[in-house]
Amino acid sequence: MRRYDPTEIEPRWVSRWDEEDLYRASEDPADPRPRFYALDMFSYPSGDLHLGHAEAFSGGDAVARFMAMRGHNVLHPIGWDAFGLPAENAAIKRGIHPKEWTYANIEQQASSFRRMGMSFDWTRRLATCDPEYYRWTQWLFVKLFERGLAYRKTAPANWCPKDQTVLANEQVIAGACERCGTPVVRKDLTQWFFKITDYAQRLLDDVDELADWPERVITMQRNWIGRSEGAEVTFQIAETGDEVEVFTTRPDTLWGVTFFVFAIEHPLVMKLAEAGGTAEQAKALLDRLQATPLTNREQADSREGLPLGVHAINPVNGEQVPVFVAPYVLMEYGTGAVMGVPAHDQRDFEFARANDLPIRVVVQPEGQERDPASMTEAYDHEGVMVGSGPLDGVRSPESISEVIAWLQREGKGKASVSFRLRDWLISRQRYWGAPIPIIHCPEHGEVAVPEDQLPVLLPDDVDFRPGGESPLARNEGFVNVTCPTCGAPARRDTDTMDTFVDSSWYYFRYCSPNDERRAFDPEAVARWMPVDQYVGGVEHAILHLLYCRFFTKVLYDLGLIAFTEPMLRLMNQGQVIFGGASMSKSKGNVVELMPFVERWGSDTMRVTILFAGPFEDDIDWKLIAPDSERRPGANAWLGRVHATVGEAAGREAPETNELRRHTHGTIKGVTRDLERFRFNVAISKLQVLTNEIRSALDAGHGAHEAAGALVQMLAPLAPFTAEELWRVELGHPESVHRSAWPTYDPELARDDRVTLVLQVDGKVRDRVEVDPDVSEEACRALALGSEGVQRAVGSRTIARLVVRAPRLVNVVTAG
RNA sequence: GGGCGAGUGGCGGAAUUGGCAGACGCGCAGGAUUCAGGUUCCUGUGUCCGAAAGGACGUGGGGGUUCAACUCCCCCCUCGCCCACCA
Repeated sequence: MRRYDPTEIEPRWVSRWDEEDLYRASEDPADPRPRFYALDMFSYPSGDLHLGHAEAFSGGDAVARFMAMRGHNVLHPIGWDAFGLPAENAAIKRGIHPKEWTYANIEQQASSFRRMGMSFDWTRRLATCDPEYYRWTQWLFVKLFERGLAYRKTAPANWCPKDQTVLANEQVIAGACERCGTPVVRKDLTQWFFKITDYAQRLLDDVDELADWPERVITMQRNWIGRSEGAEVTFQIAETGDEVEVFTTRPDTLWGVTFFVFAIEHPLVMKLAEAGGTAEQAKALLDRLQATPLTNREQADSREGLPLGVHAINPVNGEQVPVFVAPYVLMEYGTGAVMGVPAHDQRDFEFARANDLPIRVVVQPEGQERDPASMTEAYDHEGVMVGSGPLDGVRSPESISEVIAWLQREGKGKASVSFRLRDWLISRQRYWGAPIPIIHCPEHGEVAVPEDQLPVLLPDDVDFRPGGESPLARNEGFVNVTCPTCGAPARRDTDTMDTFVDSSWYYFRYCSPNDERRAFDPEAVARWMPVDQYVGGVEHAILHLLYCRFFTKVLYDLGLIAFTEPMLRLMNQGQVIFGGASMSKSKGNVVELMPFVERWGSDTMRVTILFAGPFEDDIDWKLIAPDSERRPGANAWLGRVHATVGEAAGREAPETNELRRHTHGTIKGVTRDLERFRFNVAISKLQVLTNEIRSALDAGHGAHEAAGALVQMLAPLAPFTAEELWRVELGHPESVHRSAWPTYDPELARDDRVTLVLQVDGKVRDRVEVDPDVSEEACRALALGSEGVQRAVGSRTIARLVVRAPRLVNVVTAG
């Protein structure tokens, strides 16, 4: 029996598992096993794996292995989300091609994953920057385009005038370009969008099907979609006759309207300013505000506004109120215009105070009276209608439907629903992404690249440094093409797609990763999907998962799949932080993964991380492993398991009933724990079992069954150590990872003695060992006969006895 | 400002969902092994009183329900995350 030496054991099994092709998912239709799709969020190849990967993938791998041992045909694939800005920026910084940098990182991560012993089916490996992959990303774009779900429109973007490039919001630091410090301006650009808003209601409704998703993710998705019910009300501009709609959730407050406001981007603003004789001031305001970067809008004087000199007619009472343009109204939400009800909306209240506008209370809290002169904030709760003509005296919630009915009868409005969700801007003026497969023809406009001409290859010989437009626009050979419809000279679209597009469908591709004829084989997808278990970071709780759900519904509408939700169960691992802060290179607190693995072993890393706390919680590495030189506790435990199992293997003596009971109880508990991702608790139970086996051996007993079960239960959590013990020490010819998960005998798993707790007035005064089937009567007798109970009761009289056989008796005294 | 979640020893965390609070591990202390450090093994380890037996207190704070509360209800404090001018 050798000393536990993971650096010798682990690499040996990496190559052995390769030879035995242990983790290949079976495509054999005759395979009787139920299938299980265990998906881990794929990796972004920016450098080698770090501790965050270790946590996510240790959990995902444990589930995949556990389900395989429980008799499932498991699909556990891996790939890389390989397009995007970090690769481009790193490449620019190092002067190498993004492709080179990306594939080098992929190779490094792949090799680290193998060293970690992840149970991936490597035959399905993919990267989104492979032409064989993005060909189908482009195909999907064309499908959306054909259905009218991909369209172009002009939208404002952050623009750096010096670098001549569009910046993501994260690249704008305090209103300036993060690279050169130049103040950023707003610039309107024609961009591609996916019409995800068409699916807003379905995305919201189907959230109810996601029973096994974390509650907080469901909440975030709901809030992000942001459905509001209310009414659309038509106002007329007195001076010009223009009809303008507003959206409001409070049509009951229509009688409280004292002004009207347009967003600065609203198309009517300049026309109305001219009509009102304020064109000059309006233009000055618009120019100034539009030069302000989007992220600075919040910092602008939020209650600034300009009266346009025209008036809006309130449809319910014919009153004319002044019309303003103000930055606090957003063009992107509702209709880009709002009615101002200062008494009952806080933002309107502040605007009215800042601009000396009247405040009119039309909802009074019951039994109170708000006076506009003395109000310090808007009253936005329920109440009784006042000053509202026919609605006076009605409670405000009930009055809403009455107002809507009235508006509808009069043709001045209707019930309406508004969503917070916006269409998805997917075009990027960047090099390292999937080219948008569209050709712009002077005659035929936007023409999709025909399917047999996909992929539109990303050319290698491009000056990919940013500068004004998409780098692809500088490549004449790429840009100049002929129109697929008429053959006339035309120009390729030079934008690339947001990487979130690439990652919205990769789990479909895993089902038939080498299909050269289609994005995925519908039969393979029908067999494997939906995904049974998805594991990944909570930072993707909104965008990525929403996009995945959107794509799935589009594919359903295309008739390609028969389900509408892609992921049945979702689990978010916590972050690994250091000293209370997230790890980052700039803080210099990054802990590398592979040096730890090389020194202590992958199994030690896995157990350390999984044992540190609940899977969903953050782990502070500084608290878990404060001294990198000291032997980690997980390593010491695995060493004890190694020694203990080795000793048990050579012991012929019979096992005690006590140990057998303990073994079966542990199987029961650990099985439940692994089903619920409670790895930390599972490991603690295995540690207790290890200690029990140790004691049994020390007492001269055998421990064959216990040792075997321990090794099997260890397999999902510490796959190398378990394999070494199973095959080498316990002498099994087949891998532990192909063995059947141990089952427990319910009779044995039940304790044959339980502790009856004896309390007096709720305080523990004695304990007795009893049979689990002990009668209530016997418990009562034991309690009354107990010396500890008698001492505690003393001279007081006993009022009652609460008996919960076989757990507890509470003796309640009088007084 | 809105929404969600969490506060348990020196530390990470358990607690069959209302029934022995602190499992398991880290750390620390003492002992054994070792030339020594590390490793390994044994013992102890919530706080306070006590030599011990035993007792009192104890799950952020305050109140409540209950025979019994970390767990359920109300108020407050602190921290974390998400969304933040969404009409």
